[in-house]
Amino acid sequence: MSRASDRAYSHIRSMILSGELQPGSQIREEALAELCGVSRTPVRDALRRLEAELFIRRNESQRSFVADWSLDDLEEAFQLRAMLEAYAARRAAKRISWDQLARLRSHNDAIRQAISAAQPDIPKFLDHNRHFHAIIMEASGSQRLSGMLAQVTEQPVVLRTAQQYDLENLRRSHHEHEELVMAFDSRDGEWAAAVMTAHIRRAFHAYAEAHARGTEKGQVNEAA
Amino acid sequence: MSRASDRAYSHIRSMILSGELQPGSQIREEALAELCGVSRTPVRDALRRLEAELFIRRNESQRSFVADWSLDDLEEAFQLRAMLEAYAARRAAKRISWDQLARLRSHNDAIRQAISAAQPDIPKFLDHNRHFHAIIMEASGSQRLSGMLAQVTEQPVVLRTAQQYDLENLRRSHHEHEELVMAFDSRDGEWAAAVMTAHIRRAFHAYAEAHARGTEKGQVNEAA
DNA sequence: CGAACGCTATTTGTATACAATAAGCTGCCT
DNA sequence: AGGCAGCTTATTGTATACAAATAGCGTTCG
Repeated sequence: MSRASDRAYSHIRSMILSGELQPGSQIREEALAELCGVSRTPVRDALRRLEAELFIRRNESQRSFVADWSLDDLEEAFQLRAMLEAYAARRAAKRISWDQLARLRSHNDAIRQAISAAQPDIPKFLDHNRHFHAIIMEASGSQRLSGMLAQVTEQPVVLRTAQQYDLENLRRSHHEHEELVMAFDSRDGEWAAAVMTAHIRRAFHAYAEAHARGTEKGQVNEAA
Repeated sequence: MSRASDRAYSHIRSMILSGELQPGSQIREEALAELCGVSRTPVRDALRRLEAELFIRRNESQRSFVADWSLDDLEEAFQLRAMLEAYAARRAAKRISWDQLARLRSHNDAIRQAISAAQPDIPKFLDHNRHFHAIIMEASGSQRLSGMLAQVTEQPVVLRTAQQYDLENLRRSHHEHEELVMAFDSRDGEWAAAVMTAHIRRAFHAYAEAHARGTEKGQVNEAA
């Protein structure tokens, strides 16, 4: 992570996520190199990665632009994610170890604590949520799946307006996680897959609704 | 395609597929640069792409190796492919245009001709088969899906022993394509998805069987 | 007035030199 | 003999200079 190309990658990525680089705008390698304090070489490297992850698209003459996704695009990403993650859950149910199951329980317990407080601790929730899903990926035992999921999972963050979490949805997440653990515990792949599908699709609708609330007042898509 | 990095990409890729670069072996940027007649810069570019496509993996200290997939790995690739391509078929059924439908019919007709001759024309079959599936991807209207599918579709080629095609399986492919066209024609996404799943899974078993026949005589995985 | 041509400036692609890092070896010490 | 230290070499990472491509613009010609 200390390599210049890694620093460039993180820097550019965070500039995209924060809106500092606006969706649709052209990005030039040299400008980024200056911003990141490195030469063009590692910047090009970082751009290639970000392009593979669909944060950046290039036109026919190789010029780079920040991707801008419509809500429809993001629904499609969620749908793919639901499918892939359900598949991962189905595989995981057959392969998960007692240790992994214990870790799932522990992270979901931390989630419960994070949302039980008077003021829910969102960063803590997100962190343990990420670990929870990572363990399922790990238990599914497929690198390929992990790679693909990474592509569709982080994408929705690009519409920043939806970073609003209501307690109701956080609680539902926690309960769905509990049901996932039960499904894994009984080694029921179909059950796990079904709960996971519902989990992701509910998350999409929560996201879309929050996004609609965010946009109706016109406070949308402007640089941070 | 005339850029040096593209030439390097194609060259390295074909060396991997032909077995000239053996699975598991380390590959050095400079050596490849000489082989391709370009400098290291475009080679590194090509390696990054091939790494994203899982033809190459890198160890913790950034050294590159030709990936070697087990039959289990490839079954998993086929399974992912079945899932993604079924999803594409389901979407395509709702969106496909009359023109695209006509092109599907025409390609499948060419496939029929290719396998009706006394000696089946395998390259012709493969070419029209590729177009047939490409049209379905196009009709599904999802770039993301296309990208992911590309990753899992070309992977099985790495085990070269299975490049044997028996007439029986070619005929089945043709008939399954016919049924797909019918499902699209009646805009029945579930039908299309089911036929596609069966289509890909049958292809996997044909592949695995051919591979078993290829390996039982010990003629396996040696450079071409 | 519009279209097409060619120039210029901008941007990306490639080569090469050098820096940093990791691997492998040699020889010493225990 | 075994293992560790330090050196040596192999390999990848980064910077920079230059080459190629292309987009934008102004001019000219129909």
